[in-house]
Amino acid sequence: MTRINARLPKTKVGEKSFKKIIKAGKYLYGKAGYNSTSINDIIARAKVAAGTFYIYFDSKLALYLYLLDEYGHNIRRLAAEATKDCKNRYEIERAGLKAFIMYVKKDPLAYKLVWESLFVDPEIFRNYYMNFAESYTKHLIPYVEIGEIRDDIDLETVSYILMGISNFVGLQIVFNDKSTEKDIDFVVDESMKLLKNGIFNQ
Amino acid sequence: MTRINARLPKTKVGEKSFKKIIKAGKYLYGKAGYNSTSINDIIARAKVAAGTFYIYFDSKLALYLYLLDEYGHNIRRLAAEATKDCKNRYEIERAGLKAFIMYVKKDPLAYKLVWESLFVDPEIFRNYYMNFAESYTKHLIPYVEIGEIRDDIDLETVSYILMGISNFVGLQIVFNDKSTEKDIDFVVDESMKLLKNGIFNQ
DNA sequence: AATAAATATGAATAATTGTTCATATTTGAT
DNA sequence: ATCAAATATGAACAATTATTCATATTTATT
Repeated sequence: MTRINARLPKTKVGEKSFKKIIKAGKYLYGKAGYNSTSINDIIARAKVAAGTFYIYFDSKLALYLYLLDEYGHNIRRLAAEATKDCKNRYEIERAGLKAFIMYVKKDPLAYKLVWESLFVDPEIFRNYYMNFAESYTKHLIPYVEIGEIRDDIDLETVSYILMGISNFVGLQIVFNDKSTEKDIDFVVDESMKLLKNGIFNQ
Repeated sequence: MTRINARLPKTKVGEKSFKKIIKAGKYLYGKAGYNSTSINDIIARAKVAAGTFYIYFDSKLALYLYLLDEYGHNIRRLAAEATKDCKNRYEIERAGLKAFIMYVKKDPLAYKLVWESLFVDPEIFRNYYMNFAESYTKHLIPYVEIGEIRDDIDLETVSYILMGISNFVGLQIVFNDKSTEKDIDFVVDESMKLLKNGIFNQ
Protein backbone atom coordinates (compact mmCIF):
# COMPACT_ATOMS: atom_id res chain seq x y z
CA MET A 1 0.00 0.00 0.00
CA THR A 2 1.71 3.13 -1.21
CA ARG A 3 1.27 6.15 1.00
CA ILE A 4 1.28 9.49 -0.70
CA ASN A 5 1.75 12.86 0.96
CA ALA A 6 4.78 11.71 2.93
CA ARG A 7 8.44 10.75 2.60
CA LEU A 8 8.63 7.62 4.73
CA PRO A 9 11.68 7.27 7.01
CA LYS A 10 14.44 4.84 6.12
CA THR A 11 16.06 4.25 9.49
CA LYS A 12 14.76 3.44 12.95
CA VAL A 13 15.68 6.89 14.19
CA GLY A 14 13.66 8.41 11.37
CA GLU A 15 10.74 6.18 12.08
CA LYS A 16 10.63 7.38 15.65
CA SER A 17 10.47 11.02 14.60
CA PHE A 18 7.90 10.20 11.95
CA LYS A 19 5.65 8.47 14.45
CA LYS A 20 5.98 11.31 16.93
CA ILE A 21 4.84 13.77 14.26
CA ILE A 22 1.90 11.56 13.25
CA LYS A 23 0.79 11.19 16.82
CA ALA A 24 1.03 14.89 17.62
CA GLY A 25 -0.70 15.84 14.37
CA LYS A 26 -3.55 13.42 14.91
CA TYR A 27 -4.08 14.72 18.41
CA LEU A 28 -3.90 18.41 17.57
CA TYR A 29 -5.74 18.39 14.24
CA GLY A 30 -8.47 16.37 15.92
CA LYS A 31 -8.64 18.45 19.05
CA ALA A 32 -8.10 22.06 17.97
CA GLY A 33 -8.78 21.57 14.28
CA TYR A 34 -6.60 21.96 11.23
CA ASN A 35 -6.59 25.71 10.91
CA SER A 36 -6.16 26.37 14.60
CA THR A 37 -3.20 24.06 14.81
CA SER A 38 0.16 25.54 13.86
CA ILE A 39 3.27 23.73 12.77
CA ASN A 40 4.80 25.15 15.92
CA ASP A 41 2.17 23.37 18.00
CA ILE A 42 2.85 20.11 16.21
CA ILE A 43 6.63 20.17 16.47
CA ALA A 44 6.45 21.33 20.08
CA ARG A 45 4.19 18.44 21.01
CA ALA A 46 6.19 15.96 18.94
CA LYS A 47 9.43 17.38 20.34
CA VAL A 48 11.19 17.64 17.00
CA ALA A 49 12.73 20.64 15.25
CA ALA A 50 10.86 22.53 12.55
CA GLY A 51 13.18 21.22 9.88
CA THR A 52 12.50 17.64 10.90
CA PHE A 53 8.85 18.05 10.07
CA TYR A 54 9.70 19.04 6.52
CA ILE A 55 11.92 16.00 6.05
CA TYR A 56 8.79 13.84 6.08
CA PHE A 57 6.04 16.16 4.92
CA ASP A 58 5.97 18.82 2.25
CA SER A 59 3.57 21.02 4.13
CA LYS A 60 1.06 21.29 6.90
CA LEU A 61 -1.60 20.16 4.42
CA ALA A 62 0.38 17.05 3.45
CA LEU A 63 0.26 15.80 7.04
CA TYR A 64 -3.50 16.38 7.17
CA LEU A 65 -4.05 14.45 3.96
CA TYR A 66 -1.88 11.63 5.23
CA LEU A 67 -3.97 11.35 8.40
CA LEU A 68 -7.23 11.54 6.48
CA ASP A 69 -6.07 8.73 4.24
CA GLU A 70 -5.11 6.65 7.25
CA TYR A 71 -8.54 7.21 8.81
CA GLY A 72 -10.27 6.14 5.60
CA HIS A 73 -8.33 2.88 5.58
CA ASN A 74 -9.07 2.25 9.26
CA ILE A 75 -12.80 2.72 8.80
CA ARG A 76 -12.98 0.45 5.78
CA ARG A 77 -10.87 -2.26 7.39
CA LEU A 78 -12.99 -2.08 10.53
CA ALA A 79 -16.26 -2.32 8.62
CA ALA A 80 -15.05 -5.31 6.61
CA GLU A 81 -13.85 -7.05 9.75
CA ALA A 82 -17.03 -6.35 11.72
CA THR A 83 -19.41 -7.63 9.04
CA LYS A 84 -17.50 -10.57 7.66
CA ASP A 85 -19.58 -13.28 9.40
CA CYS A 86 -22.97 -11.65 8.91
CA LYS A 87 -25.53 -13.79 7.17
CA ASN A 88 -27.96 -11.15 5.94
CA ARG A 89 -28.19 -7.43 5.19
CA TYR A 90 -29.95 -6.63 8.42
CA GLU A 91 -27.05 -8.06 10.38
CA ILE A 92 -24.54 -6.27 8.19
CA GLU A 93 -26.17 -2.91 8.85
CA ARG A 94 -26.34 -3.62 12.54
CA ALA A 95 -22.72 -4.75 12.85
CA GLY A 96 -21.47 -1.93 10.61
CA LEU A 97 -23.32 0.72 12.59
CA LYS A 98 -22.08 -0.62 15.89
CA ALA A 99 -18.48 -0.88 14.68
CA PHE A 100 -18.58 2.70 13.42
CA ILE A 101 -19.95 4.09 16.65
CA MET A 102 -17.51 2.06 18.74
CA TYR A 103 -14.72 3.53 16.64
CA VAL A 104 -15.80 7.15 16.93
CA LYS A 105 -16.33 6.68 20.65
CA LYS A 106 -12.78 5.36 21.02
CA ASP A 107 -11.25 7.88 18.65
CA PRO A 108 -13.46 10.97 18.24
CA LEU A 109 -10.51 12.90 16.90
CA ALA A 110 -10.44 10.87 13.72
CA TYR A 111 -14.16 11.57 13.39
CA LYS A 112 -13.60 15.31 13.33
CA LEU A 113 -10.81 14.89 10.81
CA VAL A 114 -13.26 14.02 8.02
CA TRP A 115 -15.77 16.72 8.82
CA GLU A 116 -13.06 19.30 8.89
CA SER A 117 -12.07 18.49 5.33
CA LEU A 118 -15.10 20.58 4.38
CA PHE A 119 -13.10 23.60 5.51
CA VAL A 120 -9.64 22.47 4.55
CA ASP A 121 -10.77 21.77 1.01
CA PRO A 122 -14.46 21.25 0.17
CA GLU A 123 -13.52 19.03 -2.75
CA ILE A 124 -11.90 16.51 -0.39
CA PHE A 125 -15.09 16.37 1.67
CA ARG A 126 -17.27 16.02 -1.37
CA ASN A 127 -15.14 13.23 -2.79
CA TYR A 128 -15.02 11.41 0.51
CA TYR A 129 -18.78 11.19 0.92
CA MET A 130 -19.63 10.78 -2.75
CA ASN A 131 -17.23 7.84 -3.01
CA PHE A 132 -18.58 6.40 0.19
CA ALA A 133 -22.19 6.75 -1.00
CA GLU A 134 -21.37 5.22 -4.37
CA SER A 135 -19.67 2.25 -2.76
CA TYR A 136 -22.55 1.84 -0.30
CA THR A 137 -25.10 1.89 -3.09
CA LYS A 138 -23.25 -0.83 -5.01
CA HIS A 139 -23.13 -3.04 -1.97
CA LEU A 140 -26.88 -2.68 -1.45
CA ILE A 141 -27.95 -3.74 -4.97
CA PRO A 142 -27.49 -7.51 -4.52
CA TYR A 143 -29.69 -7.42 -1.43
CA VAL A 144 -32.50 -5.85 -3.40
CA GLU A 145 -32.10 -8.64 -5.95
CA ILE A 146 -32.38 -11.41 -3.37
CA GLY A 147 -35.35 -9.65 -1.80
CA GLU A 148 -33.91 -8.62 1.53
CA ILE A 149 -34.24 -4.91 0.76
CA ARG A 150 -37.33 -3.26 -0.68
CA ASP A 151 -37.20 -2.68 -4.41
CA ASP A 152 -39.28 0.49 -4.36
CA ILE A 153 -36.74 2.79 -2.68
CA ASP A 154 -33.84 4.76 -4.16
CA LEU A 155 -30.56 3.25 -3.03
CA GLU A 156 -28.50 6.39 -3.35
CA THR A 157 -30.83 8.20 -0.98
CA VAL A 158 -30.75 5.19 1.33
CA SER A 159 -26.97 5.37 1.33
CA TYR A 160 -26.95 9.01 2.38
CA ILE A 161 -29.56 8.29 5.03
CA LEU A 162 -27.49 5.44 6.45
CA MET A 163 -24.41 7.67 6.55
CA GLY A 164 -26.49 10.37 8.26
CA ILE A 165 -27.74 7.93 10.87
CA SER A 166 -24.23 6.62 11.61
CA ASN A 167 -22.77 10.08 11.92
CA PHE A 168 -25.49 11.66 14.03
CA VAL A 169 -26.16 8.71 16.30
CA GLY A 170 -22.38 8.68 16.65
CA LEU A 171 -22.59 12.30 17.78
CA GLN A 172 -25.23 11.38 20.32
CA ILE A 173 -22.79 8.91 21.86
CA VAL A 174 -19.75 11.19 21.63
CA PHE A 175 -21.64 14.10 23.23
CA ASN A 176 -22.27 11.99 26.31
CA ASP A 177 -18.93 11.60 28.05
CA LYS A 178 -20.25 8.79 30.23
CA SER A 179 -21.70 6.65 27.44
CA THR A 180 -20.68 2.99 27.54
CA GLU A 181 -20.87 0.02 25.17
CA LYS A 182 -24.27 -0.69 26.68
CA ASP A 183 -25.46 2.74 25.52
CA ILE A 184 -24.06 2.05 22.10
CA ASP A 185 -25.95 -1.24 21.89
CA PHE A 186 -29.09 0.62 22.92
CA VAL A 187 -28.93 3.32 20.24
CA VAL A 188 -27.96 0.73 17.64
CA ASP A 189 -31.03 -1.34 18.54
CA GLU A 190 -33.27 1.71 18.34
CA SER A 191 -31.80 2.64 14.98
CA MET A 192 -32.38 -0.86 13.68
CA LYS A 193 -36.03 -0.67 14.75
CA LEU A 194 -36.38 2.35 12.51
CA LEU A 195 -34.65 0.62 9.62
CA LYS A 196 -36.93 -2.38 10.12
CA ASN A 197 -40.32 -0.75 10.52
CA GLY A 198 -40.07 3.03 10.36
CA ILE A 199 -41.23 5.30 13.15
CA PHE A 200 -44.95 5.56 12.43
CA ASN A 201 -47.78 3.30 13.45
CA GLN A 202 -49.59 1.87 10.46
CA MET B 1 -35.36 40.21 20.17
CA THR B 2 -32.06 41.29 21.66
CA ARG B 3 -29.07 40.49 19.55
CA ILE B 4 -25.85 39.83 21.40
CA ASN B 5 -22.35 39.86 19.95
CA ALA B 6 -22.88 43.16 18.18
CA ARG B 7 -23.31 46.89 18.71
CA LEU B 8 -26.20 47.72 16.46
CA PRO B 9 -25.93 50.91 14.38
CA LYS B 10 -27.96 53.96 15.34
CA THR B 11 -28.09 55.88 12.07
CA LYS B 12 -28.86 54.97 8.48
CA VAL B 13 -25.23 55.37 7.50
CA GLY B 14 -24.21 52.99 10.24
CA GLU B 15 -26.83 50.50 9.19
CA LYS B 16 -25.43 50.45 5.68
CA SER B 17 -21.92 49.63 6.92
CA PHE B 18 -23.29 47.05 9.33
CA LYS B 19 -25.18 45.27 6.58
CA LYS B 20 -22.17 45.31 4.29
CA ILE B 21 -20.10 43.62 6.99
CA ILE B 22 -22.80 41.02 7.67
CA LYS B 23 -23.11 40.22 4.01
CA ALA B 24 -19.38 39.91 3.43
CA GLY B 25 -18.90 37.85 6.58
CA LYS B 26 -21.69 35.46 5.69
CA TYR B 27 -20.27 34.95 2.25
CA LEU B 28 -16.66 34.49 3.31
CA TYR B 29 -17.20 32.45 6.48
CA GLY B 30 -19.47 30.18 4.50
CA LYS B 31 -17.25 29.91 1.48
CA ALA B 32 -13.69 29.80 2.80
CA GLY B 33 -14.53 28.97 6.39
CA TYR B 34 -14.05 30.85 9.62
CA ASN B 35 -10.36 30.23 10.16
CA SER B 36 -9.38 30.79 6.56
CA THR B 37 -11.18 34.10 6.42
CA SER B 38 -9.27 37.12 7.69
CA ILE B 39 -10.66 40.41 8.89
CA ASN B 40 -8.80 41.87 5.94
CA ASP B 41 -10.83 39.69 3.60
CA ILE B 42 -14.05 40.77 5.23
CA ILE B 43 -13.39 44.51 5.26
CA ALA B 44 -12.04 44.38 1.72
CA ARG B 45 -15.19 42.67 0.48
CA ALA B 46 -17.45 44.91 2.56
CA LYS B 47 -15.47 47.97 1.45
CA VAL B 48 -15.14 49.45 4.92
CA ALA B 49 -12.07 50.36 6.94
CA ALA B 50 -10.65 48.08 9.59
CA GLY B 51 -11.76 50.40 12.36
CA THR B 52 -15.34 50.35 11.10
CA PHE B 53 -15.52 46.63 11.68
CA TYR B 54 -14.66 47.08 15.34
CA ILE B 55 -17.35 49.72 15.80
CA TYR B 56 -19.95 46.99 15.44
CA PHE B 57 -18.18 43.82 16.50
CA ASP B 58 -15.75 43.15 19.32
CA SER B 59 -13.84 40.56 17.38
CA LYS B 60 -13.78 38.21 14.47
CA LEU B 61 -15.46 35.61 16.65
CA ALA B 62 -18.28 37.99 17.60
CA LEU B 63 -19.29 38.30 13.95
CA TYR B 64 -19.29 34.53 13.57
CA LEU B 65 -21.50 34.09 16.63
CA TYR B 66 -23.85 36.75 15.36
CA LEU B 67 -24.24 34.95 12.04
CA LEU B 68 -24.70 31.58 13.71
CA ASP B 69 -27.44 33.04 15.86
CA GLU B 70 -29.12 34.52 12.81
CA TYR B 71 -29.01 31.16 11.04
CA GLY B 72 -30.56 29.43 14.04
CA HIS B 73 -33.47 31.88 14.02
CA ASN B 74 -33.94 31.49 10.27
CA ILE B 75 -34.11 27.72 10.48
CA ARG B 76 -36.59 27.72 13.34
CA ARG B 77 -38.81 30.33 11.73
CA LEU B 78 -38.74 28.43 8.46
CA ALA B 79 -39.63 25.12 10.09
CA ALA B 80 -42.53 26.69 12.00
CA GLU B 81 -43.81 28.36 8.85
CA ALA B 82 -43.50 25.24 6.71
CA THR B 83 -45.32 22.94 9.12
CA LYS B 84 -48.02 25.22 10.46
CA ASP B 85 -50.87 23.74 8.41
CA CYS B 86 -49.87 20.10 8.75
CA LYS B 87 -52.50 17.83 10.18
CA ASN B 88 -50.39 14.91 11.40
CA ARG B 89 -46.80 14.04 12.35
CA TYR B 90 -46.07 12.37 9.05
CA GLU B 91 -46.89 15.58 7.23
CA ILE B 92 -44.87 17.62 9.69
CA GLU B 93 -41.78 15.49 9.13
CA ARG B 94 -42.25 15.68 5.39
CA ALA B 95 -42.76 19.43 5.26
CA GLY B 96 -39.92 20.06 7.75
CA LEU B 97 -37.48 17.93 5.81
CA LYS B 98 -38.37 19.57 2.53
CA ALA B 99 -38.13 23.08 3.98
CA PHE B 100 -34.72 22.30 5.44
CA ILE B 101 -33.34 20.92 2.20
CA MET B 102 -34.78 23.80 0.18
CA TYR B 103 -33.05 26.17 2.54
CA VAL B 104 -29.63 24.52 2.40
CA LYS B 105 -29.91 24.32 -1.36
CA LYS B 106 -30.61 28.04 -1.55
CA ASP B 107 -28.05 28.99 1.07
CA PRO B 108 -25.40 26.27 1.48
CA LEU B 109 -23.13 28.80 3.13
CA ALA B 110 -25.33 28.98 6.22
CA TYR B 111 -25.28 25.19 6.29
CA LYS B 112 -21.48 25.14 6.63
CA LEU B 113 -21.63 27.76 9.32
CA VAL B 114 -23.09 25.34 11.85
CA TRP B 115 -20.78 22.48 11.05
CA GLU B 116 -17.79 24.72 11.33
CA SER B 117 -18.69 25.62 14.89
CA LEU B 118 -17.19 22.23 15.74
CA PHE B 119 -13.82 23.76 14.93
CA VAL B 120 -14.44 27.29 16.07
CA ASP B 121 -15.55 26.09 19.48
CA PRO B 122 -16.71 22.49 20.02
CA GLU B 123 -18.94 23.60 22.87
CA ILE B 124 -21.01 25.75 20.48
CA PHE B 125 -21.52 22.77 18.20
CA ARG B 126 -22.41 20.50 21.05
CA ASN B 127 -24.93 22.97 22.46
CA TYR B 128 -26.47 23.60 19.07
CA TYR B 129 -27.26 19.96 18.37
CA MET B 130 -28.07 18.96 21.94
CA ASN B 131 -30.60 21.79 22.20
CA PHE B 132 -32.02 20.91 18.83
CA ALA B 133 -32.32 17.23 19.77
CA GLU B 134 -33.93 18.07 23.10
CA SER B 135 -36.46 20.34 21.45
CA TYR B 136 -37.15 17.73 18.76
CA THR B 137 -37.72 15.04 21.36
CA LYS B 138 -40.23 17.17 23.25
CA HIS B 139 -42.18 17.87 20.10
CA LEU B 140 -42.40 14.15 19.33
CA ILE B 141 -43.84 13.05 22.69
CA PRO B 142 -47.47 14.15 22.06
CA TYR B 143 -47.51 12.18 18.84
CA VAL B 144 -46.57 9.03 20.69
CA GLU B 145 -49.42 9.71 23.09
CA ILE B 146 -52.00 10.06 20.35
CA GLY B 147 -50.67 6.94 18.66
CA GLU B 148 -49.15 8.40 15.51
CA ILE B 149 -45.63 7.42 16.46
CA ARG B 150 -44.63 4.00 17.82
CA ASP B 151 -44.27 3.81 21.56
CA ASP B 152 -41.50 1.21 21.53
CA ILE B 153 -38.71 3.43 20.18
CA ASP B 154 -36.41 5.88 21.98
CA LEU B 155 -37.29 9.43 20.99
CA GLU B 156 -33.87 10.93 21.65
CA THR B 157 -32.31 8.46 19.23
CA VAL B 158 -35.09 9.19 16.75
CA SER B 159 -34.28 12.89 17.03
CA TYR B 160 -30.63 12.35 16.22
CA ILE B 161 -31.58 10.06 13.35
CA LEU B 162 -33.94 12.67 11.91
CA MET B 163 -31.23 15.33 12.16
CA GLY B 164 -28.80 12.94 10.49
CA ILE B 165 -31.21 12.27 7.65
CA SER B 166 -31.88 15.99 7.07
CA ASN B 167 -28.22 16.87 7.07
CA PHE B 168 -26.96 14.06 4.88
CA VAL B 169 -29.80 14.03 2.39
CA GLY B 170 -29.19 17.78 2.32
CA LEU B 171 -25.58 17.03 1.40
CA GLN B 172 -26.73 14.74 -1.40
CA ILE B 173 -28.66 17.66 -2.89
CA VAL B 174 -25.94 20.25 -2.30
CA PHE B 175 -23.29 18.00 -3.86
CA ASN B 176 -25.25 17.92 -7.10
CA ASP B 177 -24.96 21.38 -8.63
CA LYS B 178 -27.78 20.65 -11.04
CA SER B 179 -30.34 19.44 -8.51
CA THR B 180 -33.76 21.06 -8.75
CA GLU B 181 -36.87 21.20 -6.58
CA LYS B 182 -38.01 18.06 -8.37
CA ASP B 183 -34.91 16.27 -7.11
CA ILE B 184 -35.61 17.55 -3.63
CA ASP B 185 -39.16 16.20 -3.77
CA PHE B 186 -37.77 12.89 -4.90
CA VAL B 187 -35.28 12.43 -2.06
CA VAL B 188 -37.85 13.66 0.44
CA ASP B 189 -40.31 11.04 -0.79
CA GLU B 190 -37.70 8.31 -0.59
CA SER B 191 -36.78 9.41 2.93
CA MET B 192 -40.42 9.34 3.98
CA LYS B 193 -40.74 5.78 2.65
CA LEU B 194 -37.98 4.80 5.04
CA LEU B 195 -39.61 6.61 7.93
CA LYS B 196 -42.90 4.90 7.12
CA ASN B 197 -41.81 1.32 6.56
CA GLY B 198 -38.06 0.93 6.96
CA ILE B 199 -35.82 -0.44 4.25
CA PHE B 200 -36.22 -4.18 4.74
CA ASN B 201 -38.83 -6.53 3.39
CA GLN B 202 -40.73 -8.24 6.17
C1' DA C 1 -25.98 77.49 13.74
C1' DA C 2 -24.04 74.96 17.34
C1' DT C 3 -22.79 70.74 19.20
C1' DA C 4 -22.45 66.19 20.94
C1' DA C 5 -22.83 61.61 19.31
C1' DA C 6 -22.10 58.45 15.80
C1' DT C 7 -19.42 56.88 12.30
C1' DA C 8 -15.34 56.35 9.13
C1' DT C 9 -10.56 56.12 8.18
C1' DG C 10 -6.14 53.58 7.53
C1' DA C 11 -1.46 53.59 9.19
C1' DA C 12 0.76 51.29 12.90
C1' DT C 13 1.46 47.42 16.13
C1' DA C 14 2.80 43.19 18.03
C1' DA C 15 2.17 38.51 17.55
C1' DT C 16 2.01 34.42 14.89
C1' DT C 17 2.32 31.99 10.75
C1' DG C 18 4.48 28.23 7.39
C1' DT C 19 8.64 27.40 5.45
C1' DT C 20 13.74 27.45 4.34
C1' DC C 21 18.51 26.48 4.84
C1' DA C 22 23.21 26.22 6.34
C1' DT C 23 25.25 23.38 9.58
C1' DA C 24 25.79 19.43 12.59
C1' DT C 25 25.14 14.79 13.93
C1' DT C 26 23.94 9.95 13.38
C1' DT C 27 23.21 5.78 10.77
C1' DG C 28 24.31 1.77 8.10
C1' DA C 29 26.69 -0.26 4.33
C1' DT C 30 31.28 -1.09 2.64
C1' DA D 1 37.49 2.79 9.64
C1' DT D 2 35.43 5.24 5.97
C1' DC D 3 31.94 7.81 3.91
C1' DA D 4 27.72 8.83 1.69
C1' DA D 5 23.02 9.00 2.94
C1' DA D 6 19.77 9.96 6.32
C1' DT D 7 18.37 12.66 9.88
C1' DA D 8 18.28 16.60 13.25
C1' DT D 9 18.68 21.29 14.52
C1' DG D 10 16.86 26.03 15.27
C1' DA D 11 17.74 30.70 13.88
C1' DA D 12 16.01 33.49 10.27
C1' DC D 13 12.55 35.05 6.83
C1' DA D 14 8.77 37.15 4.68
C1' DA D 15 3.98 37.15 4.89
C1' DT D 16 -0.16 37.56 7.26
C1' DT D 17 -2.80 38.13 11.30
C1' DA D 18 -6.35 40.59 14.59
C1' DT D 19 -6.66 44.65 16.75
C1' DT D 20 -5.89 49.64 18.23
C1' DC D 21 -6.07 54.52 18.02
C1' DA D 22 -5.52 59.30 16.88
C1' DT D 23 -7.82 61.98 13.64
C1' DA D 24 -11.45 63.33 10.51
C1' DT D 25 -16.02 63.47 8.88
C1' DT D 26 -20.99 62.98 9.07
C1' DT D 27 -25.39 62.74 11.39
C1' DA D 28 -29.20 64.04 14.27
C1' DT D 29 -30.76 67.03 17.90
C1' DT D 30 -31.20 71.38 19.97
